[in-house]
Amino acid sequence: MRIGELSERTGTSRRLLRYYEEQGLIVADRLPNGYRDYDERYVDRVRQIRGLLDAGLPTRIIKQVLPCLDKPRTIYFSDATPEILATLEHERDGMTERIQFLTRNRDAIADYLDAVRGGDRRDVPA
Amino acid sequence: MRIGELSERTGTSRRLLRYYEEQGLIVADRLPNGYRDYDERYVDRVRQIRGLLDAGLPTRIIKQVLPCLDKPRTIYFSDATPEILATLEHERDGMTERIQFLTRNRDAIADYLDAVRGGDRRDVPA
DNA sequence: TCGGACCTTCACATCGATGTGAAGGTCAAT
DNA sequence: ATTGACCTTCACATCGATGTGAAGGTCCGA
Repeated sequence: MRIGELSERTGTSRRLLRYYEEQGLIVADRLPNGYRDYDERYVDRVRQIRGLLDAGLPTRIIKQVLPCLDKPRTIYFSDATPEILATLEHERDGMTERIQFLTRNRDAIADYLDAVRGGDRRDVPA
Repeated sequence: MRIGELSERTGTSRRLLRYYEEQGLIVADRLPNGYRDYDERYVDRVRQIRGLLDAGLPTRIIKQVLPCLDKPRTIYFSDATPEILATLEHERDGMTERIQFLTRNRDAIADYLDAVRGGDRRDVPA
């Protein structure tokens, strides 16, 4: 598939796809005419990138981390250097903190909404 | 307290504190000499701002949202317009999504680490 | 053969969150 | 009175993630 299709299927602008490539997050094959050529797996891969980006990881970290998470569900033990592992642990802990933090803030907002009005909750008992 | 102390106590540069003020997130009193003067409550307030910022909310949303969450634990029903409430609901849901998303990614990383080595977990059964 | 819809690279622009530095005022201690 | 540590405003710089547009190649269908 060419860049336009990947763009549509991932909701990511062509510009950004090229940018991710420039940052080393993805590597595209080239058709004889120079066009980028992506296979099916890139759809998931790009979504994962967007996800990690949205999670607050900068591209340079994603670049390190991605090769480890990329393989669909087969885990290759081989290719993680101690540095990568350390980075991953650090990120894991950082993400855990972020999750807790986000949760606290979300709950604060939710509590406020619940207090100020019935607040759309489907799970209120009575 | 003046800006330097607030800066130290919140781990936020003076520059940023002024920036938040410029964005309307905080309003500082002024001492007779023109220096900004903050009271105790600003420590928490700034931390909350950092938190929401870190949670991915842009300052313009925080500005809307903050007055509602600000009051320590007394909730004033009066001052939330329907728009603000809608914004809050939207943010609450967005944050919930982000939490789930982050959690999935964090778990993916954690699983990988657990698989590749014992991975520092204190809670592994055996 | 032409037009339009793709694609390429390159480069400059924007936007929000920050850093940094200049030029200057205030104040407390020496 | 001077020094040093604060503070002020203003403005330009940076950084990562993006948008946008120019200048041009490719390919397909009327």
